[in-house]
Amino acid sequence: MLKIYNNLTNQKEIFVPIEPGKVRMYVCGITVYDYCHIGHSRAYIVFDMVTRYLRHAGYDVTYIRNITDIDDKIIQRANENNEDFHELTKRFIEAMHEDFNKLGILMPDIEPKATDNIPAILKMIETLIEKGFAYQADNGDVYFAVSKFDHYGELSGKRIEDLRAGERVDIDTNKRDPMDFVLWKTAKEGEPFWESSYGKGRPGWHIECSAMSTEMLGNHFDIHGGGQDLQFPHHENEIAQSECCTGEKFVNYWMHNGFVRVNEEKMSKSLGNFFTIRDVLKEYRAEEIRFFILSSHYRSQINYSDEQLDQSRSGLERLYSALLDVETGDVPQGTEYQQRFEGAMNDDFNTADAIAVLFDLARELNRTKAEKSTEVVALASLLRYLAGIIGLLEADAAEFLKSSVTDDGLSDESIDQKVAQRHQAKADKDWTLADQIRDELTGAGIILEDSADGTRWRR
RNA sequence: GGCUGGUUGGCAGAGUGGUUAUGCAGCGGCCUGCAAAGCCGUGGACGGCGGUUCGAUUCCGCCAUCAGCCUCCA
Repeated sequence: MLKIYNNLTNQKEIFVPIEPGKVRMYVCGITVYDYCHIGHSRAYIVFDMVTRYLRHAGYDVTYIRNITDIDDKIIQRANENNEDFHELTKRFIEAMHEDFNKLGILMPDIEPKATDNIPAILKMIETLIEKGFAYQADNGDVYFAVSKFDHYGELSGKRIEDLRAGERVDIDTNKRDPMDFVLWKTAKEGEPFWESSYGKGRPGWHIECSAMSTEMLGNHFDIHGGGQDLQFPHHENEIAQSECCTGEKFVNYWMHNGFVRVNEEKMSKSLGNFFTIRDVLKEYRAEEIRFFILSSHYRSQINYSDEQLDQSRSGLERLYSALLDVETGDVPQGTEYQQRFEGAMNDDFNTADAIAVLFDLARELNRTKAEKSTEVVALASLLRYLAGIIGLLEADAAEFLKSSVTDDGLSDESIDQKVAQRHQAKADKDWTLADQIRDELTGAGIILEDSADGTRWRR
């Protein structure tokens, strides 16, 4: 029985889909004006893991992850580059797909872009105005009137009075209430725009997600996810817009992943303390990043550091080493390992605990390998199968262990050659030469392992 | 100031009202020409103060402390 921590109630709840056997899920995607960083990677690895597990659990999942391809930052960046904003977003969408693909993040079922959904957005704004939840201000912008929605603040646990009393609310004379937020923004000179009955302009950020999710998943769907920083105001605003527009409940389960920190501080664009995925991929294998992200529970905060990635590397090498030289075949059913693994995953997607099961399994596999038991194939198959549920251990073991991200200047062939030389030296009992070759390779980051079947190397 | 969520062994990180997490690192042993990998064994922990309880790291309260949100943000 799957339990999910629901931010609407701040407790774990048994997951019951609206339609039996089906899950409709929407996750807020990237605003594409720059390369994705490790913080972004966490959000999308997490929801990729959620999608994979839901499918494993037998649900027919429709997963939508949008792309915000029009907003102030995009316009600003495009101006700086002196390029059309479409060109800019196209480049970064391609880069994002490239990065995500390496990290084992599967494509969502639908990946809608805001600019492709302007009619749906305008339709929603129109309904909100008709129903009296939104108004056009003197400057042409259309705002949502927060005070008209009784449930405002329910998701984030905030009260409107507290928010109004807050020091950081901008005073904007065009708004009737400082809490109101923009649905349609009038275009300034030279800015991209779409025609509408409110004049030339572009959609606000919040309305995009409301419009695209309800358009594609229906007024009421199962899961809505995103980073913790989106809980307020973005998701709060989505609820307000959607429920006021449709008159129905919007989402049953709200899930938010925790942040990635750097030196105990949130990794973010504005703080400038971010590491892009492609930069990290110069030092670490993609799966090491995925493993690092999944080794903690998705709601906890994690600290990014080389030491962490190094530990993930060691852990992953242990798991792949266990799989080395073992055939895989039929996956044994109903094992205790699988029960434990699924028990962990059913407990609000506890990947940390689930990965511990993988290590237990690897230990038994190693033990069994030494005994040359017939159990070996079954255990290895099970290990791959369980890990595969969360998108891990999908590479060939030998290939993974021999792969390298940094160039050591040695080709696989030249290493094989040196290993062969050393093999001869060993046969001649020339330990000095054998050790000399090994030291040389060690210095280049190549680790040799002798066994009865010969010598194996890895990077 | 309001609201969230944390505080576990050297590091990372699960979990539990009384019993081994797990990984990395350490120590001892086995294996090995020596290593490495692997196996076996092993030390080491639950922020502070109260309360509930036969018993709390686990439940409750207070305090301290950290991070986050309240402005764009995964």
